[in-house]
Amino acid sequence: MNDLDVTRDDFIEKIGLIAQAEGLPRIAGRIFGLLVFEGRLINFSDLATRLQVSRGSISSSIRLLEERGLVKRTTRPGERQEYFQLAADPYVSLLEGARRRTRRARDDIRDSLNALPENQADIRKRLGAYAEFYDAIDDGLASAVSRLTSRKDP
Amino acid sequence: MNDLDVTRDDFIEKIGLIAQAEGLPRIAGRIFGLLVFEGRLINFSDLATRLQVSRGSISSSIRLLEERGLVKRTTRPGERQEYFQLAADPYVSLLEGARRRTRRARDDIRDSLNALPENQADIRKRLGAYAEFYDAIDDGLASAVSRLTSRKDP
DNA sequence: CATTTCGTTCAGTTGTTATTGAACAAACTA
DNA sequence: TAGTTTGTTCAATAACAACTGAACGAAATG
Repeated sequence: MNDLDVTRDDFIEKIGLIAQAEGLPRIAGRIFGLLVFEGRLINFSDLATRLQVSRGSISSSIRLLEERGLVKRTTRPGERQEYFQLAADPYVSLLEGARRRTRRARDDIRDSLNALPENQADIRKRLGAYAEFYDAIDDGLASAVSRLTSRKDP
Repeated sequence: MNDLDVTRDDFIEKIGLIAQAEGLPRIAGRIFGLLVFEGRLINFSDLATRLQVSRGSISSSIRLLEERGLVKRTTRPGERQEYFQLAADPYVSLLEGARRRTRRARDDIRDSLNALPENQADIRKRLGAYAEFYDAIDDGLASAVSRLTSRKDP
C-alpha cells in the first residue's frame, strides 16, 4: 500500500467519523469520502470490497445518500452493475437539508409561542428570541449556499 | 393542569427532540427547554421532579450544558441547593460550538489535502472544494453570531 | 454524634441504531 | 433450462449511548 492509498484510506475514515457526528451512518460517510476522493464512477461491488462491508450496508447507505441528493446512480449500456458518483452539487444539498431542519425547529418553537396567551409577554419574548436564533442560522446557511453557487455560475 | 402547563410541557418535549436530533441527550434538551420557558433560577431537585427523571440524569446533563456554556450554576447564601439558569447568551454559545466543530472538520480535510503530492491536482481540487464547503458554513454561522450579538449591543 | 440532604459517580439496564448475512427476485449467461 | 450475478429486504446481532438507581463523600442539621 503506497502513500496515496494511506492518505485515501485515512481520509475515508475521517469522513466516516464526521458523518457519524452529524447523525449519518459511518458507512454512508465512508462511501461519500471515497466518491469525493476518487471523483469518478464506482460500481456497487467495488464499494463493498473497497470499504470491506456487506452489500446490505452499501445498499442502505447508498439509499440514504441518494435521498439526500448527495450521490447519483448511473448505469452503463450493456453493463449490469450500477455505478455511483457524487451528485452535481452535494454541498449545496447538504446545506439545504440543514436549512430544512433548522426551519422546522423554528416553526416548532413559533407554534408554542403562538399557543401562549398575550399576557405572557416575558415567556413570549424568550421563545421569540429562541426562534430568532434559528432564523439567524437559516440566513447564515442561505448565504453559505449563495457563496457556493455563485463561485461557479459565471 | 391548565393551558399554560400543557403548552409548557409540550414545548419542553419538543426541545428534547430537537436536542436529540442534534446529538445531545434528550434530557439535556428538556432541561434547556424548561429553563428557556421559565426564565428564572430553578434548583436541582426541582429539575428532577418536574422532568420526572433521576438525579443522576440531571447531574450529567447539566454538566453537558455547562460545558457548552448554555447554563450557569448558582448558589444562594444560606441555601444549600444549587440553582441553574440560562447563560447570558446561550444561542451565541451554541453557534460558537457549531463553528468549532465545523472548523475541525475543515482542518481534517485540509490535512488530507496537504498530505497529497502536488501532481494529484484533481484530487486536491476536490478536497479543496470540500474544505471550502466547511469554510462557507463557518462564515455563515459567523454572520449569524454577529446578527445575534448586534441586536442587543446598542 | 447520628441523621438528613445534596450532588456525583458508576455499574448495570434499557433502548436505539448500525451492520451483517441469508433469502429473495430480477436479469443475465451458458 | 439451470446456474450466476446483481441489488434489495429483513431478521438477528452487535455496538453504542442514554438513563436509572444504589452507593458514596461532603456538608449541613439536630
